[in-house]
Amino acid sequence: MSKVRVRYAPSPTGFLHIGNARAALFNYLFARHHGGDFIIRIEDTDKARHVEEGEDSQLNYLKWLGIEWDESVDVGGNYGPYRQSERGEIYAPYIQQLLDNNAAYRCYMTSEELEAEREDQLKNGQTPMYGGKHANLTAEQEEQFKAEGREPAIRLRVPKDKTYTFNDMVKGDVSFDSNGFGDWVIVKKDGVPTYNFAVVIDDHEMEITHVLRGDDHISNTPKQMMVYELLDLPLPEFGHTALIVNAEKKKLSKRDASIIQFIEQYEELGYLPDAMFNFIALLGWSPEGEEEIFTKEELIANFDENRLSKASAFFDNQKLMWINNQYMKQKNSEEIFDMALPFLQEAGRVAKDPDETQLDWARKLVALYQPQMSYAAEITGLSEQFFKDHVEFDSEAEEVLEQEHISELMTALHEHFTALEDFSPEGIKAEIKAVQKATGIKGKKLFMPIRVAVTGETKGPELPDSISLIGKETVLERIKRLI
RNA sequence: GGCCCGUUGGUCAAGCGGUUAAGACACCGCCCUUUCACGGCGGUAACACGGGUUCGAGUCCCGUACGGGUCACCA
Repeated sequence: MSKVRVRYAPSPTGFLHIGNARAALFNYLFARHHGGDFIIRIEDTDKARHVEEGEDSQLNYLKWLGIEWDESVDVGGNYGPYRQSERGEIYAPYIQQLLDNNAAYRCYMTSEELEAEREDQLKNGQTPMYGGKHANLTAEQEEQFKAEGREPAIRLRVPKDKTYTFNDMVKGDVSFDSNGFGDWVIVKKDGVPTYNFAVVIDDHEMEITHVLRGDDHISNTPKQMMVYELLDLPLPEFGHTALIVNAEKKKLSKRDASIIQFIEQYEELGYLPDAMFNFIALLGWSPEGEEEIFTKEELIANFDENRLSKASAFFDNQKLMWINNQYMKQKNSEEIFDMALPFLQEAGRVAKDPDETQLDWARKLVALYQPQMSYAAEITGLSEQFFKDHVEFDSEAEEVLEQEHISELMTALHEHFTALEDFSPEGIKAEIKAVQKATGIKGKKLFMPIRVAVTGETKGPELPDSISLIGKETVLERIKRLI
């Protein structure tokens, strides 16, 4: 087998979307697993939908995810240019060949005429399809149209009564009847090749061996096979992965607000790239064992295109959060602190230009929450209890405080804390122990009231650390109110 | 509507003719932690339906239903 070469071919009409990222990731994994090349080709022939920052966003966030490519617009390569809009002259000989072989022809119909035909067919309950009105124009007729100032599009003469079958890498044998396709346009009126034609030429010229893409392209495959056939070009392998769907099982539309769709937004929320990589790889693909947490290297080693899922998958945010938490726990606390600090500052909880004391305080706070944080932005909500001016008790908290021993406990606690010079977690822990000895109160009856009194909450991070962070003065004040 | 694809617990999924139908997330319970979280252990919960084929079917075949994709001079 010749060297594996695969490509990811985004059209820069927006930011890097989860679905795109997954397509890129599978191609990357496939290439690396087989020791092949991964190429990014920008399909930017649609001027109308072109988005200025689209290309950069695609590339930057792919890079952020940890996906590396061997050839593209930024790193070059031997098969350039890698931007489709710059490949104009490459298509000309192929077009000419098709025209010369009568495998393609010029069609002078206007969009109005085409539209009328379509409506007619629809009205008669037929499948809308180009009927071939200009399939056999005489030279005179062509001259006539040209004289009228009409510009021709070039259509492929679709072979009749043929079955196009391919062995899809994920779906198995798939076949299409050629009669279901009308003669389709390969070159638009403006001279720009259409997608289905250009991909074939580009993939061939770039020696792409495997075309791994989303399910939504599956009915394009027979069209592309026609081009390969009519040009007598070797066919690559095709593979169509099922799409990622929303809660309604619909293909993710970029406007869908139900889930976060752009990789950029995950970065902004403080998700880790290696966790995202891990999660996306598991969406529509599963490894052999029972493990779920994998490094990029492990994923490359374990990747197996035969284990790609036929059925579409729902993007489960809870699972993403869990995976990201697994990674956050692994990171050193300084790294997590760097990610979380901006959120605390944004929320006005830490000064924009903090001094060492504040920084130290914030560092301890973040460290306290590191085991339970799903993503960095969560620090704001999680740590709310540290930023309240005064505590309020909900019914659950009230219940804790209604116990008989509260007053006795608080009195003892107040005494001990007042006398405590070193208000560190260790010192506080020792003092709580002393209170236990003195009062005989222990366990849940000891800790819960303290937690509620000091933080107002029935749950939170490590208690002595929390008390230390809140500070002696505030803590004493809150305890005193419950005596 | 035509053509294509899909359907295992709430979600992601393993399974490739014989299994008590894995595992993970979520949920619930217990344990650990003198509290909370982390962690550990356990539990609830699934083969869309109907026909075949077979000694035997989640697994193979045919229908039905449901869901999705696609039918552009967009990519």
